[in-house]
Amino acid sequence: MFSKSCEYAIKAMIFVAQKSKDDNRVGIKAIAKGTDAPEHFMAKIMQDLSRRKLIHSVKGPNGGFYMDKADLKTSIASIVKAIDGEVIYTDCVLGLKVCSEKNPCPVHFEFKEIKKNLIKMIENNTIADFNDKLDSGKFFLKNK
Amino acid sequence: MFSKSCEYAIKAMIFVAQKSKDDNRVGIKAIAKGTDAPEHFMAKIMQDLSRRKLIHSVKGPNGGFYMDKADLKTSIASIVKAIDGEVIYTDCVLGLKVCSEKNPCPVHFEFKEIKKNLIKMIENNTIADFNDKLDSGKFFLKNK
DNA sequence: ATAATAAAAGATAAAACTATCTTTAATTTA
DNA sequence: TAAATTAAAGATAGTTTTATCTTTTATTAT
Ligand code: FES
Ligand code: FES
Repeated sequence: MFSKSCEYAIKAMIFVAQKSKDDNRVGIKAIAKGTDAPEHFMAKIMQDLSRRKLIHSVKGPNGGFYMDKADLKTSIASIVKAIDGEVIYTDCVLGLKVCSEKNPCPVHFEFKEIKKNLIKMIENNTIADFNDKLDSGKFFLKNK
Repeated sequence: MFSKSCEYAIKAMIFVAQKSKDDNRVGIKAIAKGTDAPEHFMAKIMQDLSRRKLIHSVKGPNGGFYMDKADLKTSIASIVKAIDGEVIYTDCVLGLKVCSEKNPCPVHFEFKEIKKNLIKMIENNTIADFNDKLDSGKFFLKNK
């Protein structure tokens, strides 16, 4: 569904949001551990998210990644777009050069509805929403 | 959504079904051309489908790939399973080791519905269904 | 200033996926 | 039987994705 990088990115955003209450910052090691991701790979992804302003960071002692109030309003869709691009929005399920109603592949209309629901879901759910959920202790970012 | 191999496989199955009416056979070149896929790569995929009995083949002059009545009842889901495996059925969207209701990731229940509809769709649609559609001339397997 | 910390950046490597080319084996026709 | 045809199989190569390691830069505290 999503690339590995994108999976990690979503988990990292949720994790950092969770941990960065009252101006706390989280280091890359803690993020990697808390999301069961390889540290150096996750570091790359965090750089990406940081460059794209989905998350903030400070270097040096007591530095790390954090999110402000505005960042918490980020939708899953924004993360997916930042990491995987617009494929879900634009690409044909069967790989036709362009996906269109005028030149549809055989499965176009069957997938139209499914894609619509998928997009609606990732656009309507923000990091803050998942944050609240995690607080309940009923949801997990890893399960080794 | 699906791997490139899987996209080609689905297109190939629809293409061969279309062309293999009244005991005709289709060569790998025609399949590659008709689905806008690289010939040698498609040959590998056809070997796979053939080994898994989703399609049949005969070598030699007038040989090629074909489908019988039973083959036409193959669902999209069967093709996806043959090429990409059970990922859509079993894997966690965020990459947790196991996807379960007891240890769900934050997006588990949001995606549950979407995955259910996706699976229902690919299980309920057979090659024969798409075959009929293509006959209408309103659907395409390539659009260069 | 200096030392310690932590992210950013760069370089490299391993694995998976996609693609191509060549050889072999089976089948048909003549 | 010989030649032609076509899928099957094997070997190789390119690309992208995933992952790791090293160096640099910014920041803080002493
Ligand atoms: S043309 Fe294939 S999904 Fe739209
Ligand atoms: S646990 Fe993540 S989708 Fe089920």
